[in-house]
Formats: sequence, C-alpha cells, structure tokens
Amino acid sequence: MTDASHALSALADPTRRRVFERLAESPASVAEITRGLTVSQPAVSQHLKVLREAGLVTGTPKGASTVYRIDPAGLGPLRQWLDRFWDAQLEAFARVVDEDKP
Amino acid sequence: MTDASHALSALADPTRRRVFERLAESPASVAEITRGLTVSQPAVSQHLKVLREAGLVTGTPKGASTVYRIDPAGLGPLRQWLDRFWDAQLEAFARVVDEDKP
DNA sequence: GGGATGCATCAGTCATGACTTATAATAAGC
DNA sequence: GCTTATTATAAGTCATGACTGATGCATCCC
Repeated sequence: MTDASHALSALADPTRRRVFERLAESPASVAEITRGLTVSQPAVSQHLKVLREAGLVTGTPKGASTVYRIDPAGLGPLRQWLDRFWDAQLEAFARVVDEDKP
Repeated sequence: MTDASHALSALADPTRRRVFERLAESPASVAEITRGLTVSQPAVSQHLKVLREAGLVTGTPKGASTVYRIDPAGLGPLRQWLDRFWDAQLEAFARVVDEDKP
C-alpha cells in the first residue's frame, strides 16, 4: 500500500535528490558523484545506502570502485501511490457532478 | 524545476501522509481529521499548514470550523518531476540498445 | 452577552537524521 | 609486498522538525 513511503522519505532530502538526479543522467562511481556535490564522501555513501534500501538505485562493484545506477523499478510504487490520488480526485469530481443532477 | 521538493518533504512524514490520504477520501474539518489519528489537534493543524504551503490541500472557513480538501493541482509538479526520470530511464535504455549495434 | 466549540499559534521538549573526521577493508599498480 | 585509491562503517556533533500542553481568537447557540 505505502511502500512508497521509503521512496518518499528517501527523495525528501535535497542532497539525496541531487545524487539521484545525477545518476539519472548516467551511472557513476561514488567518487564521481562526490565531485558534483559539496559534501564529503562518507555523506554520499550514506545517502547511497538509503537510496539502495529504498530500491531506487543499485550498486555493482567494478574493480576497486562501485558503479551506481538508477533502478528502473524503484519509482514504480511511488508512481502507483500517486495515481491512487489522481483517481480518487476524479471520483470525487464525478461525485460532485452527480450531486448537481436533479 | 524542483518545486516538487515541497510536495516530497511534505508527504515524507507518515502522519502527514495519513492526513492527506484521509482528505483524498473526502473533505473534512480539523476535528474530523484528528479523530482518525492518535495525535493532538495542534499537531494536525501544523501538518495541515505544511500541506497547505506545499499546495497539496486547501482550507476554506465554514462557520466556526474549516473544511480542508485536496488541491487537485498540488500533485502536478511531483508527477512531472517523476516523469522526468521515467523519460531519462527510457533514454538510457535506448542508448544501451544502440551501443549493441555493430 | 456568556458559555461552549473549533482552530491556530506559542513555547518548550525530544528524537531523528544529515553531516563531519577517523578508520577499516578491499582492490589495483608499481 | 607495499603503497595508493576507492568505498563503507564508526563515533560524535548539531540542527531540524514532530509532538505536547497552554493560550488566544473567532464563531455559533442559548
């Protein structure tokens, strides 16, 4: 029902959102991600851990470094959750229209 | 670009999400919302303020009470933001497929 | 008008989490 | 093998924000 909660709380943080947006452009290592930000490397690793546990990104070891990429299925639950309210809104609107009938 | 940030941080909180979900079913007063939860009335008012400032709900005074309802346009930016990554993912996939060609 | 109800704001408490530096662990290159 | 590079974890600090009770302010009803 609300497995979107993980995605929501993960993406609520601005820094974590920037990490996610960075990976949306192309896969990158932790060092590469860190270069684009103003926080330390451990901070980036911690953010990546949260994003990983939320199913939003995946990390695959590549030699000494680890390449992170977006998990395509990660945003699914959030999208679904959002659509529920979209539908609910349409229902509510239909209800109001219905009440206007004699 | 990321006006979705307000919506994200607003919906990241579980209690606030429950308030939002409650209003998705039907408009309600603050007292009615509070009845469905386990937090105090001031807490609900504070959550409603955040949701209001995020453009997710609207409150209209009705006599002594205030009726809150979902703002249909509120989730728009968040949906749009989400779709950006959906598209980016498709692009990335197309790029990979392209690279496989001789 | 006076009491009651419904909501918002104030002030204060407390937990969570975002960040830091330091350090451990693993892999690559000389 | 030893140094260097890359990442993950540990420990600690600090700010933010979610909650509470108390209070102010309207509005309705008698």
